[in-house]
Amino acid sequence: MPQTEFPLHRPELYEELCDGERMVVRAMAEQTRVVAPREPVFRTGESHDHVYRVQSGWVARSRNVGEGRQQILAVFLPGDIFGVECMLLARQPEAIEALSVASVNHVDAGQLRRLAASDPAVALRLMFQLGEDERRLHNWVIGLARGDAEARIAAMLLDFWRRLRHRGLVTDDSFTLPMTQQQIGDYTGLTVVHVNRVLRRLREAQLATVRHGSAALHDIQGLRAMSRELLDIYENDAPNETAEA
Amino acid sequence: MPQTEFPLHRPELYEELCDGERMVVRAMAEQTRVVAPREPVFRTGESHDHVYRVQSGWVARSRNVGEGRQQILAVFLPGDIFGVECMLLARQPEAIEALSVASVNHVDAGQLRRLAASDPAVALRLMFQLGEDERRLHNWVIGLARGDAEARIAAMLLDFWRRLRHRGLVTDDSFTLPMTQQQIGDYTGLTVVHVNRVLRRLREAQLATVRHGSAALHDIQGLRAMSRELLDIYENDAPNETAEA
DNA sequence: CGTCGGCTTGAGGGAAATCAAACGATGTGG
DNA sequence: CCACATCGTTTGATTTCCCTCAAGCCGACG
Repeated sequence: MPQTEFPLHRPELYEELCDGERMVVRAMAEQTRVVAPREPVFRTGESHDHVYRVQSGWVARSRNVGEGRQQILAVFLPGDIFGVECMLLARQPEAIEALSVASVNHVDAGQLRRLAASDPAVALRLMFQLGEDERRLHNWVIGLARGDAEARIAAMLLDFWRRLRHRGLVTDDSFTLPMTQQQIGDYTGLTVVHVNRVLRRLREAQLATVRHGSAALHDIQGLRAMSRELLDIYENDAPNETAEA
Repeated sequence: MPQTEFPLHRPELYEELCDGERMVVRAMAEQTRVVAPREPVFRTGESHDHVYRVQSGWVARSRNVGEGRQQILAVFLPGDIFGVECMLLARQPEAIEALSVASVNHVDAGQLRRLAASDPAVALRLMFQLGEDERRLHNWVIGLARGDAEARIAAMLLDFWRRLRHRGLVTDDSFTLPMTQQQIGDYTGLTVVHVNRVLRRLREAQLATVRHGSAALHDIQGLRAMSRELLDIYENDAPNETAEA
C-alpha cells in the first residue's frame, strides 16, 4: 500500500504528488552530504540557498535562545524535505543540525524554483511538505500550551513511531531514538531533570522504555490515552494503529 | 515604500510576489462573506474546499481541546491568506472563527490550484503565505516552550502591532484588539485569571494598556526586552522600529 | 431590577524549574 | 591497569510560576 507514504494527502493528488517526489529526488540526486551527530547542515544566519531532503538518519531544526539553551523546532526523518523556506524568505533564524549520522541530498534553491515553475507536480510536492510541517507545528503548539510533561513526551514518541512506520522504517514497537535526554528536553520544552523523571515514570508504568538511544513503546494505547488531548482528529482514529496495538 | 508589504521576502521575488497577490485578489474578488464575532468561517471537520483571504477584521484558527477549552493556533489579519492547506490535505482538524466582524474573500480550491499550476506567481504567493505562517508558528513554539506569561503576552502584542503596521493599518502605538482576555488566554496557553494579572502588571509598569478591545503599547523597547528571547533574529534588529520607539 | 458575559482580586495547591550532587559509562594518557 | 576527565543519566531538596477554586465587581441589556 504505497498510499501510506503521504498519509494526509487528498487522494486525487496522489499521482501528482509521487511525480513531484520523483522529480525532486532526481534533482537532488547529484549532491549528497554526510553529517556527523551535532554537526550543522547549516548555521543560523548563514546564507544558505539549498533545499534538502533526508536520505538517512535524523536531523533537527533548532534555534538558540538565550544562554546556551536551544529549542528544537522540528525533527526531520528520512524522506522529509526541509529548507523550502529559503526559496522565499530572505533570512533564516534557525540552524539545522544532525541528531545521528545523517546523509542529506540537496539542490540549489533557484534551480528548484525554476523546476517548480515549470512542473506543477514539483510545486505541489513542496507545498505538501510545507502543509505537513504546518500541521505538525499546530499539534506541537497545542502540546506545549495544554499538555503536561507526560503528555508531551508520549506525543513525541508516538509521532516519531508513526512517521517511521509510514515509511516502512519500523515494523514492531521499537526504534532507535538518537536523542539525548537533554535534546528531548530541548524539543519538549522541559529540563533534563524533568525529562528523566518522566521517562522513569513511563518505564515503571510499562508504557515505554527509552534508553541508550533507542525507544520501545510497550503500550501504544496507554501512550495515546496519555496524549489524547494533543492528537488531532486524524491521529485519534487512525485505523491500522489500533489493530497493531 | 511598498516593500514593507512582504517584510521577510527575498528582494528579487518582490515583483513576482505582487503579481501573485494581484492574481489571487482578482480570483477571489467575486465571492465575499461577512462573519460576525464568534461565527465560524468553517467548522472542524467540515469538508471545506475554499481558500480565503481576510479583507477586513480579525480571524482566528483554533482547535478544540478537551472540555470546552480551545487553543487558538493563529490569528489572521487583513491581507492574510488562509486555508491553503485544504488544497493539499484531506482533513482539517481546525476551525476558523471570526474574532471581530470580518469580511473574507474566497475562491474554490480546485480553481486556485489550476491557477497556481498555470501561473508560477500565484504558486509563489501561496507558498510565501505558508512560509510566513510557519515562521510565526516557530516563534510561537519558542514562546510557549521557553517564555513565561509576561514574555508571551508582550510577544503577542508586538506581533500584532508589527503586522498591522506593515500593512499600514496602524501608525501610532495603539490599535484595536478584538479579543477577550479569555481568547488571549486561549492563544497564549494561559488561564483568564493569569492573563488578567499579567495585563495589570503591564499596565502598572507603563508598558502597555489593554482594555475595552483596544491595546496601546507605551514602551515598545520595554516590551521587546520582556520578550527578547522569543523574537527571532529578524525581529530583534528591525531598524525602523527602534527609530519609532 | 435581575441576569449575563467579561473583568478583577484573593487564597491555596501542584507541576515543573532550579540548585546541588552523585553515578555510570567511555575514552585517554601515564 | 589505574587515575582522571568527560558526557549523559539519575536522584533529592527547595523554590517559583501558574493553575484551580472561589467570590466580588462592572457594564450592557432585556
